[in-house]
Amino acid sequence: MNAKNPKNQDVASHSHFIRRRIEADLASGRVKAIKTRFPPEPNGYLHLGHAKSILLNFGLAKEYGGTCNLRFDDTNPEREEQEYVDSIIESVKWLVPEFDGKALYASDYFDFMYQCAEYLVTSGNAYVDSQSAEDMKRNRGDFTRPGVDSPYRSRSPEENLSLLREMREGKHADGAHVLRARISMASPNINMRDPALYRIKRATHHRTGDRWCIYPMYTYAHPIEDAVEKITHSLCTLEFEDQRPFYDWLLNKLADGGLLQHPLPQQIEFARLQLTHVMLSKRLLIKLVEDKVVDGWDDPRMPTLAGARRRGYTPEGFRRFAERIGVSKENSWIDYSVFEDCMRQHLDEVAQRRFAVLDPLKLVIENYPEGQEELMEAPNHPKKPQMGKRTIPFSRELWIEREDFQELPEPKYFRLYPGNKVRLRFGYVIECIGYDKVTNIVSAKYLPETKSGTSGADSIQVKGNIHWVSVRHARDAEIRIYDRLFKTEKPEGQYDLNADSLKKLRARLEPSLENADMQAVQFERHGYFISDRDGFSRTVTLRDSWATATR
RNA sequence: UGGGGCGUCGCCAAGCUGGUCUAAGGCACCGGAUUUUGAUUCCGGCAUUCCUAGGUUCGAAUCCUAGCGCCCCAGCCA
Repeated sequence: MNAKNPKNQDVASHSHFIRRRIEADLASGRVKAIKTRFPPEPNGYLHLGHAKSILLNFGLAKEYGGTCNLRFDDTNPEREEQEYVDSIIESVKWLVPEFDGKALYASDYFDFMYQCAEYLVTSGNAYVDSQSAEDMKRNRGDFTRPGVDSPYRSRSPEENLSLLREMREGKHADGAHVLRARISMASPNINMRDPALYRIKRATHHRTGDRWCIYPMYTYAHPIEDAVEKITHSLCTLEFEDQRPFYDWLLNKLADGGLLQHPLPQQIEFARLQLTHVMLSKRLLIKLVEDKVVDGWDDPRMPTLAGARRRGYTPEGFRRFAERIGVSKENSWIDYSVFEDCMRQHLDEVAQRRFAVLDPLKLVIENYPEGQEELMEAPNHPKKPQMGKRTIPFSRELWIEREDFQELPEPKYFRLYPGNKVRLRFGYVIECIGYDKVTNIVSAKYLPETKSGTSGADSIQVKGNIHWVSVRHARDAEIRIYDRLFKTEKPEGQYDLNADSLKKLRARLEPSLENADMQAVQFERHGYFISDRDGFSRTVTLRDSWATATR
C-alpha cells in the first residue's frame, strides 16, 4: 500500500477504516486469516450499489490472502426466486474473475438455526409471543417511551419449547405466534426490544420447498450464517448499525451454549453507494421493468450489473471505480463523471480504434478520379503498435460527419468550411470548395502530395482532422446512443424520466468493422462502443473539450 | 423526542497515538505544451483552512466542552 506515492495513486489502494481494522486484527492475532462474504437476497438483480460491496468483500479477501463467500440470504420465500439466484451468480462471476461460481445458501442452515432457537428457548433467552402484530407494534413503545412486556413474556421454557415445536410442525396458523428474543423492552435501542426471531409463514421456498412453515428473520439468521461460515469481518451498510448490539448478543449467547466457537464474526458498517443521476432502489428498478420503460433488467440504461455489462462497462473499470471512491461512513453522493472516467481510462487502453460516421453528410472530391480507390493504412491504437493495423478504402465519394462541416463557421471552428483545409485522417489533406444546399453535398479538392505516411504528408499544416468512410465501401449499422435515464441529479423517490435516454442512429462504418469480434471499440472522435446484437451501443463518450467550450 | 452514526475544496477522500498540515490524491473546472482523435499524455492553477464557538497546549483538522447541521431506527422486510 503505497498510499503516499502520488505517481501510483490510481492503482495504489489507499487507507480506509476497514483495512486498518483488518490489519489490526491480523496483527493482534485475533484472526489468523480473514474471511468475508457478499450476502444478497435473491429478490432482484444486482446493481451498481452491489458492485461496491462485491468488490469490497472479494477485494479485501484477495488483498489479505483470505476468502470470500457468495451467500444467498434466502430467508423470506415470499419474495425470492430462482431467476434472481441465477442472475446474481452470473453477475458476480462477470465482475470477479477469481470467483469460482459456488454459492452458499442461508437456507442450508435452517436446521442449525432451528437448533439454536431451541437452545435459546431452553436457556430462557427466547419466548413464543402470541400477541397480534398490532399489539406487538403498540407494545414496542416509541422513541420516547419504553415498550411494555408482552403478557406471554413469562412463559416457562417448557411451554415455549412445546409451542415452538408446534409452530414448526404446522399446528398454528400464520401469524398466530412469533418467537422473540428475551432481552429488554425498555432498551433505548428499539432493535433490542425483544426482536422477532421466527415467524410462521406458509410459503414455498425456492430451495427447501414446503419443508418449513416457519422462517427465521434476517436479524436472527444473518449472524448465524456468518458464524457458521466462520466469517471474520461481516461488512454491511450503515442502516444495520443499530442492529450490531443484537448481532453480538445472539452470537455470544450461542457461543456460551457451545453452539458456536470463537473468534466470532464482527459486523462492520460502511456507507452504501449513491451515484448522481442513478436510482438504485429495488422497488423502482422493478417498476421500470414492469412498466416497460426499459427493455428488461439488462437494458443498457439500467443501473444493474446485467445492464452495465451490455452497455460495455468493464469489470476492470468497476474495480478502478471501487478503489477510487474509497470506503467510509460518510453518506455521500459520487459524481457520475467519476464512474465514467474510470471506464474511459480502462477502455482507452484496450479498445481498438475505428471510423464510424454517425450522422452522414456526403463529400465529393472533385479532383479525385471516378472509380479510383486506395487503401489507407491506420493503426488500431495510437500508442500500442502491438495492436496492429488495418486498412481503410478511400474513394472519390465519402461520408463525413455532419457536424464536421459548417457553411458559416462559428468562431474558433477549425473543421471543414468553404476555403478551409482539413486532413481526412490517415488520408489526404483536402480543401473545401463548395456546398450545394439542394443536394446537400460538400465538394472539395484533395492535395495528392499530402497522403498520410508519405514524405509530403506534412507539407501542409492543418488544424482540423476529420474521420470519413468511403460511400462505396461503407457498411450500414444501427448505433444506439444512451443517455441517463433520470433527469434529476439525486433521483431518490419517484422517477423523473429522461425522454431521450435512447436514440437509434443509422451509421456508416469502415468495412473492417464487419468481421470485427471486439469487446470494445473506439469510434474515433465519438466514444467507446460495444457490439451488441445487430449493432453497436455507445458505452461512454470521449471527453470533448470543444463541446464544453461551445456550451 | 430516546438511541445509533456522520460533519476536511463544487463532488469523493487521505489525515485523527497533537508539530513534517499555510491539509495528499482523484473527479469536475480553468489555463498552457505536445498530438494526423478539439481524444490520450504532459505541465500549471484550484481549502492560511478542516461545521460553529469556546478551552487545553509553546503548538490542534487532530485533545476537551458546549452548540449547530445531516442520515438511520418504532416490518411477524432485508
